[in-house]
Amino acid sequence: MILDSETKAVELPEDHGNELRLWLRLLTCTTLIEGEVRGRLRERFDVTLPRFDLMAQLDKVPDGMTLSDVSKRMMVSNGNVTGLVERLVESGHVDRRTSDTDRRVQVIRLTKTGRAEFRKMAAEHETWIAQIFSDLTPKDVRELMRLLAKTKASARKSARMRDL
Amino acid sequence: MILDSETKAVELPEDHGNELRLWLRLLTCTTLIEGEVRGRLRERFDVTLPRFDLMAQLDKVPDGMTLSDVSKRMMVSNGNVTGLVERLVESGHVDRRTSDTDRRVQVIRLTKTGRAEFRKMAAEHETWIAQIFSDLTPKDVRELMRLLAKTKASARKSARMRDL
DNA sequence: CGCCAATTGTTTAAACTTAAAGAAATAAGA
DNA sequence: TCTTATTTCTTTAAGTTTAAACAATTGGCG
Repeated sequence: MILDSETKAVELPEDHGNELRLWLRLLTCTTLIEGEVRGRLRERFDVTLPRFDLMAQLDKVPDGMTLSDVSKRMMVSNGNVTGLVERLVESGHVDRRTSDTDRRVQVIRLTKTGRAEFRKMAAEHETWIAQIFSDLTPKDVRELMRLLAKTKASARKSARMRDL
Repeated sequence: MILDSETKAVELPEDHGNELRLWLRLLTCTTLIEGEVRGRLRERFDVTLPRFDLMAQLDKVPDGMTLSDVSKRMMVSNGNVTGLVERLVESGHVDRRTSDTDRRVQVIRLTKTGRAEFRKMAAEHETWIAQIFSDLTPKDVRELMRLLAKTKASARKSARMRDL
């Protein structure tokens, strides 16, 4: 504890420049890659990134998910998902029905054509990502995975503490 | 080169699952931190993240920047910056004038109050970031910086190759 | 000079995104 | 049971974002 000349507690401004620079670099990487993927999805398949992301969530489950599940997994607001799903239903990629056991719940699934189209997009998408990271060695990839896991845990803890 | 039974060239589908998982984890980290920062900026200062980011760019230069410079640095579209600047001029945080030497160019700067407000926000912002990364050791931070620099370079190279 | 290309910024339409308020249904507890 | 809280989803208003088309200006080059 540090006390000033009139005996009040004082916070010394610490230097957190390294963490700030790390955050900016992380943001730069993500923005860069996101832009690249967005552009390729549009050029090759005329699809937007949010639509692709939502379909990716649905592709992982055969029996569909609720809108809340999608919202939590994508870390976006509920209202956002409502709009995205509306457009994907409109375009025939997604099927939506009310749950039999809980009439609040909407269950959404990929349609047959939606799933087929997504699989084609996903296959190419994976090669783009591989190319984007192609200068990293397998060891780099493992190390990044480990450090980002630690980062994720630290950020979540920080978010939980703020919620109190 | 791999040939199939009828002597045509065939691409073997390689496994790029690790790179894909790395990308998703990177995206998760960024989304998580971005949401945390966005919420705090709104609660504490009633300011949006894009406005804060733009002011952060301007704070680094005393004599102002052109809209194109801001656009490149923030990695967002020109039209996006036009709108953001319009609102920041409206709220009195940013000053805008046409360049003396090139009438196409708009030079924008922080106003006195804009700079003062930003400095206050930035000081707290830095402590939030430090808290978010607080479970990382200094070595972790250095390693992440290094690996993300490599990632950034790899992604940029990939983007350049696509532009050809 | 005069044309042509490139740069700079704005406008437009559509989509995305959030936060907040609200509606409907379910769950929980007195 | 009845009331209250919670969950789920939608709606709304405002703001952000992009891609594309456009206007204005500058620079290069014959």
